[in-house]
This record gives sequence, C-alpha cells and structure tokens, in this order.
Amino acid sequence: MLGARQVSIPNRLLAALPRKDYRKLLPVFEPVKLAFGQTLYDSQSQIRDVYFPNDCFVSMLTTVDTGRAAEVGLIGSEGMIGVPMALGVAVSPFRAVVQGEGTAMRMRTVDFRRNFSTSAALKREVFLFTHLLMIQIAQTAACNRFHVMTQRMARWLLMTHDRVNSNEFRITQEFLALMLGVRRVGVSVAMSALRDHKLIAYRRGVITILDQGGLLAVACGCYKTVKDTYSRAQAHKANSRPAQIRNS
Amino acid sequence: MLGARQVSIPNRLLAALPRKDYRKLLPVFEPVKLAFGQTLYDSQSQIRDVYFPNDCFVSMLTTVDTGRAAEVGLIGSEGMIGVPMALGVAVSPFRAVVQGEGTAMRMRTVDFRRNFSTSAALKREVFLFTHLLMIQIAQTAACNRFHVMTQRMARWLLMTHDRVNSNEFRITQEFLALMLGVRRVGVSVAMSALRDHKLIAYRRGVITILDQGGLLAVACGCYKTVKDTYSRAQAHKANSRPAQIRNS
DNA sequence: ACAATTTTGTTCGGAGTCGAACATAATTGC
DNA sequence: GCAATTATGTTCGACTCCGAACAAAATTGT
Repeated sequence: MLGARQVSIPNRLLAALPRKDYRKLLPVFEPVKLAFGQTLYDSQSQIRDVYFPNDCFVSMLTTVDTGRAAEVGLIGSEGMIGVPMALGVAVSPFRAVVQGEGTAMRMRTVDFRRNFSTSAALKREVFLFTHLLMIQIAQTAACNRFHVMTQRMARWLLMTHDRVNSNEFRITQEFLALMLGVRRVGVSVAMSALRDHKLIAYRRGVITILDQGGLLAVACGCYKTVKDTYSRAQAHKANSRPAQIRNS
Repeated sequence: MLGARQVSIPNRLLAALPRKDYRKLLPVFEPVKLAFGQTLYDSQSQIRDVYFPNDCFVSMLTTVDTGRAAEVGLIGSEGMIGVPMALGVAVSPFRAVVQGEGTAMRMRTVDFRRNFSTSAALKREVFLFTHLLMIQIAQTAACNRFHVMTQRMARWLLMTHDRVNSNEFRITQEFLALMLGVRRVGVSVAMSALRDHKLIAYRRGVITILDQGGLLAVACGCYKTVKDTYSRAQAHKANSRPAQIRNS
C-alpha cells in the first residue's frame, strides 16, 4: 500500500537499524508463525535459530533443582530471542516458551553470526537489548523477593498487555501460575479479587484488561521501573541519531 | 620471585587472555585496594572505571520501589565489575558494593573501550562472563521465588566462601540481611541454627565455615547449578584452546 | 446428547516471613 | 574504667503462601 517499497518493520530492534543493514538481513530471514505454548529452546539445548518477534512474545524460564520453574524475562517485539548468541554462546540457559502467539522473523545461527560480525548497527542494537534484558531479569529477582503475588500478577498482566495489540488475550490460570511460579489456586484467588475491583474481566482461558491505571496501582513498581528503562533507552537512541530521517 | 618475568594473574578472566592481549592492558591498569562496604557504582550512576577483582568480591544489588534492595549477583576474581560497558552502556543498572575487601585492577572506561574494541580475546572473555552473570542473576530470581531463607543463606555463605581464600570472613548479620533482602532477625535465627548443627561458627562480625559439605546439603541447588555452569564454561574454554601452553 | 476433559472456585491446617519491640553481649572511644 | 555504640538474641501476633483435597462450571469429542 501507499506505494512504499519498504513496509514498516514490526520488530522494533530491527526497525532501529539503518535501512542498509536491515536489507542485508532480509535474505536470511524466514517469517515463522509461533504457536501458543510452543517451546523455542529448552534449557541447556543448542540454539539453532534466533527470533525477532513481530507480534508474538516469549517467556524465558529458569528451573530450580526441584523442577519448579519461574519466568525471569518476557520478550516481545522490542527484542530478540537468542541473546546468548550475541555473547558467543550457542547454548540457551533458559527455556523459551511462546506466551503470545504470532509471527517472528527467524534466522539460522550461522547467518546470525555472519551478519552480527559485519553489522555494527545490529551489534549495537542487540547488545543494548541484552543489557535491558539483564535489567529485567535482575528486577524480577528483586521483585520475587519483595512483592506479594497480587502485585506480581498485576505486573505480569501489564507487561503482557504491553506486548499485545488488544485488551484481551488468551491465558489460563494454570499457565499464569506456571509463569509466576505459584499455585494455580493462588492465581484463582488473586484474579477474582482483581475482577471484583473491576480491573480485569475473564472467562475460561481469556483475560480482558479493563482498567490499566487501576492495575498499575495494584502492581509493584517493578513494572514501571523496567518499562521506564526501556523507554529511556529508546529515547536515548533517538537522540543520538539526529541525522536519521523519519519518513522511510 | 622465581625469576619469572610474568607473575601469575589473580583475576581469572584476565588470566585466560593470551599473553599478548594481556600485556597491552597492563599500562592502563591501576591496582587499587577496595575496602569492605565501599560503593563502586550507585544504580543509575555513570560508570567511570571497570574493575577486575584479584582477591576482592563485589555484590550487585537491585533496588525496588520501596527502597529495599537485594543482591542479584556476586562477582569475584572470575569476572569483571562494569559489564554494561561491554554492551555499550556506561550507566550502571545496579549498585555495586564491595563485599570482600582486597585488591582489583582498575581501568578507566575510555581505556576499556579502546582495548575492548581491539582485543578479540578480551571481548570473548568479557562476553562469556556477561553470559554467566546473566545466568547467575536469573538463578537468583528463581531462587528468591522458591527457596526459604536458610537455603538461600547457606548458598550465599558457600558463594562467598568460594571467593575467599580462608574459611573465615568478615560479615555482620545486619549486612548479610541486606544482601539477602531479609530482616536481620531472620538471619540471626537461621545462623544460630547452622551453628547448632556445627556447619558454621561465628562471633561478632566474623563467620567461619566449618562444614562445607554440610552447608551444601542445607543450601538449595542454585549454588551447585551456578557453580557448575561456571566450571563448564571454564572447561570448555580450556578445551577450545588446545594450542595454549600451560607453563607461562 | 452425554461422557470425558479442561478450567475455575473453595476450604483446611501448617510453615515461613513480616514488622515491631525489647534484651543482652561485645566492642570502641575517651 | 565506663559510657556510648554496635552487634546479636528472643518473643509476639499478623499476614502470605504452601500442599492437599474436593466441588463446580465450561468446553470438547463423538
């Protein structure tokens, strides 16, 4: 449409690249559809592809001795799945599970390696995202320590909401409990409390955000802290590239 | 002593560099003594120097909205303080507090930037450490979620013990409580339990590890998980550089 | 239409940690 | 040596989350 040769790039990490760098990546990209619940990497498994989410998002989970797991990071169109590749490691330390179905651009690790070493811009963007991911994980560590389940759940709902176009998204209480590392019963109670306060509505497997501001008040500050960090990084990038013209 | 021109390098990240790369760094290194409790970076502060610990170690702390903080990572001679610099960011997301006094090699950020871009080996080592640090932080996130205080405290004692030459090290319950993000009272109770079981001994401000194996049994698996990851990375490095001669 | 499956709701006692307040012991400063 | 300071020890009720067990509702398969 609009007669533009270059359509808009949904993945914001890729969108931040100079067109020249981006075009070099196009031939090795393969658009893929990622289904809800799909595992991209198991922990300790070889990384064969990296993914740049368009409209899907993926949870990074860490497991402990007892087999229980909890989400330590959530990655959507602002980032990339397969960060260890940028650090020279091809083994995923986390389990990566698709949390919101959608599409992503997939690239073989061999192609990523080549392009990564030849594109300073790609390096810069991926490293910046690596930094942000590390902050998110650290904030989750502190969050798990200090905040009660309702706060953490509200945070999770807001984080997910940010990565979805709609106010409504698919998630069961069981799955949400797995992400938060709590019992399903706990989620059930906390969610009905949020519903009573008219912050959310839900039916079997589907949650609707009714009052984002209200959720923000319930959630711990970790949501805002991480979000602001991402925003600041974005703003900083915009400022440091004044020559970049907006209209592609 | 021993007539060797090249003395042993205490920092293991630096020790893994080819001698050529290491020698290039020497002129810009400044040995510094770091005192217990000293703050190297505040959160959100500019990173002016990076540090390669010789025999000291440093806690990385993340703060939440309410002002409470918890340790998310512990870095000793296996790594470097100032990882964000490697990712192109000169602002520390964490507070870095010296936990074990000792010496470190300090380098100005400007020097680090220059040497980092010209030494592939330094890049490789620092990125690998960045990866390991991220794993440690993620494990801490899960650990904070699933494990009780006694387990986490035992883990902390073991981690600290690994970074100290002696079985004895200086730490007050108050300080330990700050690291774990718990009340001092909780530490007091848990520590006296460990003492009753003859796993540790302590007096005002000093803790002695008596039974490392016993502590390992009390600690959660997170200790072993992270340690094994570090060991595996070390072993992998050794294997992938067969030409490297041991006797310097 | 109806059985099987999946999802959500409710209750119970117990364990762990919280904040608060107070008591005792060791060290330091003068 | 003695007061002030710092570090450790003990107790209290309240709250959160746990595991376990069971109930009810919604959806799916045939």
